[in-house]
This record gives sequence, C-alpha cells and structure tokens, in this order.
Amino acid sequence: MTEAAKRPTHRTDPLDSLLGYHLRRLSVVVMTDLTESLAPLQLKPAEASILLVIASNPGTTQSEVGRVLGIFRANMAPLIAALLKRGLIERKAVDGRSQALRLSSAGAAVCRRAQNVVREHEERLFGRLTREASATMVAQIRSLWQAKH
Amino acid sequence: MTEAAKRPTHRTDPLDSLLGYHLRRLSVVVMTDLTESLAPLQLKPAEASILLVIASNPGTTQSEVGRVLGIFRANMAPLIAALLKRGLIERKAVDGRSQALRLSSAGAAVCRRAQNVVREHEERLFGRLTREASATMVAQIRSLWQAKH
DNA sequence: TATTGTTATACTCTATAACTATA
DNA sequence: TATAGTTATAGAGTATAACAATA
Repeated sequence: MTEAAKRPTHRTDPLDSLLGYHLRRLSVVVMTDLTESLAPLQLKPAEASILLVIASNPGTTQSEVGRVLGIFRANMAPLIAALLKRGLIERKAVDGRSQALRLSSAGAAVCRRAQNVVREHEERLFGRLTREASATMVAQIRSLWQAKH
Repeated sequence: MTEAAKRPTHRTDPLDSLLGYHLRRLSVVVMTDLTESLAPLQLKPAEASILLVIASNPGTTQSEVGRVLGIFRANMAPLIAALLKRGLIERKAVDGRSQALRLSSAGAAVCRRAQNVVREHEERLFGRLTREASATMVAQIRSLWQAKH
C-alpha cells in the first residue's frame, strides 16, 4: 500500500459528499491500475488507446484519432512519433498534409495484447458491479459529458 | 470549445463501452471546470481541498491532511508552504516535528468563498442528476474504491 | 525504528502559442 | 482561410528516493 493510500485516522473529510471529488479519486485509481497493467507492453494508457482507435479505424489520420480521444494535436505528435519509432504503426501520405495510419503486424499483435490487458483491468476494477449498474453509470456519465457541449 | 473537445466526425471509438475510460474523461472535465472556477481565488483544486480539510479539522497536521486527501507528504510540503506564504493558514508546533494547522481569518474567508465555488461547481456539473442518482453514484464509487484496499 | 517534514527529481496528462506546409 | 503536423513550453497531479530532525 502506498503512503498516500493509507486510511485516515479519525479526521473528517468534508469532501466526502461531493460526487466530483469521488470521480476524481476513483479515476486516479483507475489510471494507476491501467498504467501498471500496460507497463509490460511498454505502453502508456494514451498510446494503448491510440492503437485501439487505429485498429478500429484503419486509414484514419492522427488528427482524427486526437479528436476521438480528446487529445490535442500538439500532444498527439510525440505519441505517434514513439509508436512509429517502435514500428507499431505505419504512415502513408493521403495528401500533402494528412497521412493515413495503420497498425503494422507487430502493432496488431501488441494491440491484441493491450485489448486483453484492458479487458482484465476493467474486470478487475468493475467486475463487482452488475452489468446493469455498469451500463447505468456509463449512460449517466455520457449524458453528463454531453451536457457540457 | 477547445480543440480537443470537438466532436469526432464519423470514426468509431472502441473505448466507448469501457467504464474506466468514461470515468477518466469525465474526471478531466470535472477538474478543468473546478480549476477554472477556483482561479479567481488563486487556488488550485489541491489547495482548496486542503483549506476545507483544515477548516473541518482545526489543529490537524499536514501529514494527516495528506492522508485524508490521498496526497503524498512530499507533495504536501510545497502546497502548505504556498498557503503559509499567503497567510491563509497558521502553524503552531505540537511537538518537535508535528505542527498544528489552522486557518487564519483571511484563510477562513477564502475558504468560505471556496466552499461556495465548489457548491456551484457541483451544481453546474451534476445538478441534472436526481439526488438519488447522485447518491447512488457516490455509493458505488465508494464501494469500488474500498474494494481496492 | 518509525514518523514528520523537506528537497530533488521524474513522469503522465492537459493546454496554449507559434510555426511550416498544404488544402 | 482553414487544416495537418510539429516544436516548445507550461501547469497540475502523482510518485519515489533520500535526508535531517524528532518520537
């Protein structure tokens, strides 16, 4: 158990009733677990999510992947560069500025392993929720997210 | 609307069914809104949460605040130093190593304003959920979080 | 030995500005 | 004018190691 995760002794937490606070702290737990789970593949969560999106949308561009995942163009560049350098993805010019992205065969293999890691990660963290409870949470989060735009 | 928030065109998102993915993205929206809402008080979310915990637990120590909020000792130091420098909190030695923390009168005033900001922030983001739906989500998140320890 | 507080350091993600090249 | 991609830079949060002083 990490230091910061130790249980408080007898202090009250005035934030305990706030949904945003709980969302935030849970998301930290989720990200930490995912980061550790993907470490054997030498993938960061952002890189793994990019591989999954390319696998589902072969020929897409890096700007489009960024829009799907909510990652800025400026932050996509080094992520894509790292995946290219490792030979996990390939680029082919569509026109003078856009380039189609596809997984290499090595990338497809890593992507399959990443999919398994993600599935196990979700099962480990959320498996105790009923399928219905999980779906309800996703639906509620989606509606909240959409209300913001 | 920021660049990264633009809606995707027609690409599929293979992560769309994953609860952890939605939790993470919602938590980003929550943190961004809270950060912007607290900016007029010149408080970061972490600083505001520290003020709230001290207000509820006068005389607590900085290590204890860190344990309540899940913040490492090493990261508490500069946060507490900043609040001290601004005169929002006061320190008094308990023994040779621990020091009791309390809000100054200026700190109490800022803390009250922060409480209002947080209330409005939660209402703005989650007000569309019924009281019951919100309580259910908090309860589910709490149970998930506890399962991790 | 364990705890408090501190410093230094590193990593991930998010965000903006500025630039080149192309549509 | 708008878009694609890049670089540089900054900020917030999380995390580990190492140290001094104290319990």
